[in-house]
Amino acid sequence: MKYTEKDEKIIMTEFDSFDIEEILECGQCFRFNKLGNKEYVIIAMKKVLHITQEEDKVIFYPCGKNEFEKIWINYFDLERDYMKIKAALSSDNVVKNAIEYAQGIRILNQEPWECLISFIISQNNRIPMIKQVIKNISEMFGEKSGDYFLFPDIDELKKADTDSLMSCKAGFRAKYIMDAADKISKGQVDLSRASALTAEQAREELMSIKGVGPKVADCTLLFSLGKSEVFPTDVWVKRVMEYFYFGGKDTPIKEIHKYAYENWGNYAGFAQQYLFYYARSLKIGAKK
DNA sequence: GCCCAGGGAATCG
DNA sequence: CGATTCCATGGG
Repeated sequence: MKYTEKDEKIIMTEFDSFDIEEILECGQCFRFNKLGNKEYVIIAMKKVLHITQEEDKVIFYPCGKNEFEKIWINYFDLERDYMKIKAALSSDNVVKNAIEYAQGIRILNQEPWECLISFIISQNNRIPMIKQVIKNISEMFGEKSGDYFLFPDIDELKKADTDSLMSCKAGFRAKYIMDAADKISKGQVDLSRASALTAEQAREELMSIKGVGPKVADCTLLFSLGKSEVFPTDVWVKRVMEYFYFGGKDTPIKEIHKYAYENWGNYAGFAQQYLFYYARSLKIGAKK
């Protein structure tokens, strides 16, 4: 991968495994808008960033070299060797097909606080609604930046009460969001240290927050705390796993986790992303 | 164990 | 078209 700065733009070339559409549409993040074909604006890390992908280059703007190196290289996981991961996972024929279907997926390294709240909101919810609720919360509690509102930090969201969160359409998750803000501001859950813990320890700590079960915890671990061995298992992943690996039989999530970890180890989280995108696009295992 | 919570999208009849 | 289902978690 190479990049150069020109007129407040970063132009990335000679890259592999990067498709902005697949990265953003695979269910790992929610604060982005599609502006055109392979043209997006994303609101993250206290910034508003435009991304346009062409044949053999990706343009990030407004963005200088300093900001790119400080924030976005890590955010887009650009230093990781995805060719190596894909080669390793391709010994499994099912995952191999899933990879061929979406070779440009990357797992973002998101901001843990925003990621946690986003996945609390995601429970029992659909992507368009999740995006709407997060947008409402940002507009009510976050800081304005250009045409957009940034996601509120902990102190800003601490001001939220049940009524205001209900008016953001958070529904029954409002009390969960308040418990997360409360426990984190008191230091009972420490997101800044969570990536240093084992996945198991960090999961347990996250699950001490009301409304954070295994699924929400695993999404936070994988998408913001660098725990690539976890295997977030929503209905789609459960169905695609049962379809391909368990003879279509209803299988406990524990057993699916065990299978994923034994077969894919520290790459289980990557396998999950390829399988999720594959399952949703082809509606594999979907209820008729 | 079972139902409900708030809500709109998706799917059904 | 209206009716039903979906979704992840905790509480009653």
